[in-house]
Amino acid sequence: MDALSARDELNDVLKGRIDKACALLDEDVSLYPNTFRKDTDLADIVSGYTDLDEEGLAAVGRMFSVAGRVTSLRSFGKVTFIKVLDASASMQIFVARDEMGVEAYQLFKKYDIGDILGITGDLFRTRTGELTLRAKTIVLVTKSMRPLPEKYHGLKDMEIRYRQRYVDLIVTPRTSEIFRKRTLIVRGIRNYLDAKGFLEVETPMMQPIPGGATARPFETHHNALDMKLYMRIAPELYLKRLLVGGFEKVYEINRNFRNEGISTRHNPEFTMLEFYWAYAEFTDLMDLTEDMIAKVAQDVCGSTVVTYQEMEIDLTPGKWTRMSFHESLEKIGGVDPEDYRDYDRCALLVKRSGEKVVKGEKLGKLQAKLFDIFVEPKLIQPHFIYHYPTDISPLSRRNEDNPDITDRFELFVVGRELANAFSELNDPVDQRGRFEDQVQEKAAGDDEAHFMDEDYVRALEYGMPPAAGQGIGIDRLVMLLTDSPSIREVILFPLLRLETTSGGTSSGPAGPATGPA
RNA sequence: GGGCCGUUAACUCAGUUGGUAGAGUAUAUCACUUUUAAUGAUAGAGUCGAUGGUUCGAGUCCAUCACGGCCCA
Repeated sequence: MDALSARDELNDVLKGRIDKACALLDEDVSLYPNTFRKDTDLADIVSGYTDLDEEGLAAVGRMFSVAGRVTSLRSFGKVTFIKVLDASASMQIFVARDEMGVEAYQLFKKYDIGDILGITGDLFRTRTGELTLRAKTIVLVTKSMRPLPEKYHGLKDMEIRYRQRYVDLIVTPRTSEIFRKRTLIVRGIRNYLDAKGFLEVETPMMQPIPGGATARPFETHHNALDMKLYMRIAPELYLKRLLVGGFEKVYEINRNFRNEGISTRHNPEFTMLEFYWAYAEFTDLMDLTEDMIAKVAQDVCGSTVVTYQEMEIDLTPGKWTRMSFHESLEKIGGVDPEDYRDYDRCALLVKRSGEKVVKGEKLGKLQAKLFDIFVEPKLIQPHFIYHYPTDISPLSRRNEDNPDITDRFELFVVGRELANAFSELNDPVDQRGRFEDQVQEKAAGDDEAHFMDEDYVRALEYGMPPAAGQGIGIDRLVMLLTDSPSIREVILFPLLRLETTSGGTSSGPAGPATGPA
């Protein structure tokens, strides 16, 4: 038992648990048996028998075996009420000495809040009318050695909630609800795309050339091949190679990695949906996106109108605004057209707004900075902003009428980018030229600029059908649909610094049990 | 990277002008056969994030650092 608390000072609660555990062992009670089998989920009882009155319950005539964690315990001497939580629901269990015998009841009194119990019993209603399971037998399934946080206020400490998510999941119903919803959202998207004939694929997470986005990558190394590899910042270029290969509708939902700051909107690893659709153009993607997100919202939240941080967001198809990039600068950002068309005036306005202008930066990039300052925060209701400058869209198809802009859009909701999409550039000569521009920018010091990808150009030379493709940030979508203010609320194990203890060692799932002293 | 805020018992939080550390929950013991933040009584539980400094005396004031939160970059 000593090994249990090697990393902690023994507090009196822990000591008490150890004493109890020893007492149970003395009575030949296993602390961690795997012999109990439940036959019913608590939710099945709650939903199946909630309408029956006392007579109806008495007529059920069967026993139920359930298992779960004790979350509260009220003892009255010879009778005890406990609340038990399983993955499906929580319900009250009535434990009485006269129902199970003196010896069994004495043993039961050694069990604690936090223990996992297996209970077999029948149903009845208490005096206050609550549907309750009356225990006939109780077995200890798993002994808990650590006390759970206080039940009334719950776990408030964000650091513990994220570092010890398992505790958060036990005691914070909202947390488990968010992650159930997250699964439903992702499943809803899969079902939607599958039904439209999209094929889900998996492409490399470790790439020799990190492409498809503007971001700083994580670097790693393959020993056997003695080869530098990057964790992917996007799957884009691989998915488009699949269009060359003949797949016409593909998608991937998986992790991307970006070696950048951490904030309420950024985690170094995050989940992205990307999908590519041959013989479609970017406007088709707007239609699909509206329809898909509205359907998912309807299924998961029960409405296409959702509340986010006390704002009502209307995701009903048809209500999504579509506006060009330049129009949004004027109409929403209040920027004088002369100020964004003329390079010097644009640079001046960017500087006056407190942003830096890097030497050699192109007009499109300056316009994007104006957009970030004046427009993006105001896009609360869903907005598709289209026709982005070519300068900042190295993989997008140019507009037929104006080569300075591309057939690209971004989707904004609650002042945040939720999706990025465009008609794909499939001209290998144009693509090579844009890569070369990026390489120059990289050489000039922009470490977020794209790498040259010769194989991708070679693939385009074989011929990629015209297509439109899109990326949707799943974490941000989940934030929107679960009313979560921080991305850490929707990622089970967000990245945190190594936990430090007073002894100078580190512990926690983010690192080794004991770090360098 | 910058600014602001926080870190006190297992959890949630008080702590006044610098003068020996408090509550509720949880835990332990006792009472209690229908409670649901059960109740009543008693008890134990603290490296006040860490390290320095000022002071007769620091949870409190100052400095540095660590971790977290929010905002900005």
